[in-house]
Amino acid sequence: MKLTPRSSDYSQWYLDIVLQAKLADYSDVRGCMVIRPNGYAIWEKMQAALDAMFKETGHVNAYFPLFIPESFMKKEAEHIEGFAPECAVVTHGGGEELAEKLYVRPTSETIIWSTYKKWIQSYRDLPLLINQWANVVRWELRTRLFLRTAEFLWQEGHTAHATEEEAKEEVLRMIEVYRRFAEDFMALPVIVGRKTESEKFAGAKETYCIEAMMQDGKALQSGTSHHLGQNFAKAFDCKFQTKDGQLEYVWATSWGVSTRLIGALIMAHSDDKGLVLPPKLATRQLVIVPIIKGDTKTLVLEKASELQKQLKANGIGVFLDDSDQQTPGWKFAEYELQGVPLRLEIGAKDIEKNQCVVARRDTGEKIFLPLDSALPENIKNLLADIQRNLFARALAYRNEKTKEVKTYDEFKAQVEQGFAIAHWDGTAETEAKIKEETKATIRCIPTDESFIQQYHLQEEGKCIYSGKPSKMKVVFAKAY
RNA sequence: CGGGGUGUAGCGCAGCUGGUAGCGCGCUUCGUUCGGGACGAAGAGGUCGUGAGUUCGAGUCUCGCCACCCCGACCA
Repeated sequence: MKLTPRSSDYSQWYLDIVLQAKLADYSDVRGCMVIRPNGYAIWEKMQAALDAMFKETGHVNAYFPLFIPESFMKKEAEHIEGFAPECAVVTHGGGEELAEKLYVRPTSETIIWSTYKKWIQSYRDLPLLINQWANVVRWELRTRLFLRTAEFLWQEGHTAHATEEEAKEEVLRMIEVYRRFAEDFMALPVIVGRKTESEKFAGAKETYCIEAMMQDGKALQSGTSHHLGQNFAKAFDCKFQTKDGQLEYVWATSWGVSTRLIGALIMAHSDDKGLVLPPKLATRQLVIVPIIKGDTKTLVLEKASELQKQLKANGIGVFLDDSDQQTPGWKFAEYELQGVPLRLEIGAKDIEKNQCVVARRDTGEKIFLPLDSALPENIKNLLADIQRNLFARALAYRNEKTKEVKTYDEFKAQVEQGFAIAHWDGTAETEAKIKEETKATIRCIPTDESFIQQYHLQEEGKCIYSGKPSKMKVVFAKAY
């Protein structure tokens, strides 16, 4: 019943929260999880916020098939090489062996580009800006609830453009959308940057990402945006006619975030009492716990339900737990475990003094608030403050755990506890060696101006490993 | 795929040198409680993962199989 303390076993602590807060459960299928209502509610909030941001930036939703013919998968060489080992493949249908195997999509570039070929003839058909909310399957060897499961939910944007510049703009626009979402909604500071050659998406020309730090100092790749160049257009022979009559291959991007973000949320903010949810992603932002003593039941419950109406009318996600099956103490612990940002206690004593007790999930602080018309505003301010505080806290933690290192010994020590900022000679060999020796990888080559300034990334220096000249520092860390 | 571990009530576990299964939590009913995981009383719930074998007798011993979890390598 008790959570494993975060400090004694971080992994177990994470799993305990997922299971005990009823976010997800193991299923009877290896590597696949059941997302429970508490977890799915978070996903729905994420979807709503992201979907609105996608629409604002001109995208529309569509849906493509779950199954992809094997021949499609094989059309882009790097792509099939990257994904084939982790694909589930359907060999039979309707009791018959299929003439062509069907891959359960690990990602949809191929099925989408085979379709785009039909839809795109002229520059007038461009850009094509489509997003899909879907499930995908990757037969991972080792799975962890939310962070890596054989089947997961995500969104994948697939866009087609007339010029490389336009595609590039789209890639940057969408990674910026992800950054904003992570910071504004998840209260999660992220580093925006570019992946190295060896870390980029199979089939991409360039991959941009947002990298977040978890409370054990490890990195979690939280979103990616790929510049696919003309790779998929060439693989699927997707050309368009330009204004001056030339035939050219279409430029492509794809970008995605997944239910992994829920894992990021848990690992970034939670504590030994359980989940801590940022108010913007909490369906239940405030829980009212009535305190009933002696014959005050009717009085207190009436007041509680009145408060519920008042707060609800002001757009606050309120939930009244008026069940008499559990004691207040039990309810306090339970809603803290579930991450509800605010708890409002109301008893006969409070009603007498025309006040209530409000407890913050992030700090544990208890505040007395008058029961008047200003209550909804006061609650909203508290919610906004929690949202801000979670971000500030996570950012302070990241700053504390991010250090520039000058020697390889310092480097090795630093990646055991956080992010290491270090010079790199730009070669894949060095990257591979470092990974082999320390398990740390280059999380990204930051592109975020403020981050570059903060750590003076653009100074020249010598590679931490090879000692060869380096033009820029990059971010190294162990990653999930 | 390597290493480790676990399968006994819904969950967490105990069950010794073999003798036909128990504890805590949860669940049901009733009552008393309620400002930090309440208390009492009475109940319900188990082909001991699976298949062989040894034995008069197997949760327990032997061998096989299966499943899942954790740690690594691969990956979002």
